[in-house]
Amino acid sequence: MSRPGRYWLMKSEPSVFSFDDLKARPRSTDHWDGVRNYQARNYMRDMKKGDLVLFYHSNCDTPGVVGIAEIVREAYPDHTAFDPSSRYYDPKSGPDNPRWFMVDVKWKEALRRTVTLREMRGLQEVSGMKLMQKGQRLSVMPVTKDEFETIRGLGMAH
DNA sequence: GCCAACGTTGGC
DNA sequence: GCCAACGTTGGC
Repeated sequence: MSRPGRYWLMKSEPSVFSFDDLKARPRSTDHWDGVRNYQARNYMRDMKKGDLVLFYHSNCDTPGVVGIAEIVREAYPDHTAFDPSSRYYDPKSGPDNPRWFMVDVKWKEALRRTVTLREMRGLQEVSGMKLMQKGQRLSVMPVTKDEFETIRGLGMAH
């Protein structure tokens, strides 16, 4: 049973893992590990192959959306939770009862310019996004098709 | 089940 | 570096 493609926004700190870093990976694909928030996890479990992602740079000089990525593998256990030497280790998650999940994300398209958080706050079409809500800290969140296309359009315009 | 303490996120 | 907002933890 297929469903229409959905749209998401995923945050990453560029000093840790940037959109360019994703592009540089083999097949421009990497697993999105380290999510340790239940709501974000639940969103990741809703992701389907082919869903598109706004790649957002957070905690940096110019926070904003820098590119588009695509979900290429649906949720599977996040093995970093099983590894005591990982910063994402969670002793309550084991291979027999995984608590945390990840997806595989593929670099798809760079925006011609960053669509900044500041700019989005002033735009009625996208100002309702969860991203804009005060105190909202989710690193993975759904966006509507309209929001996705508005932001992509801005980033691709001259 | 309450809630204070703590750690984290992330814009500024 | 600051700090507001939030989620989680754990004592009781």
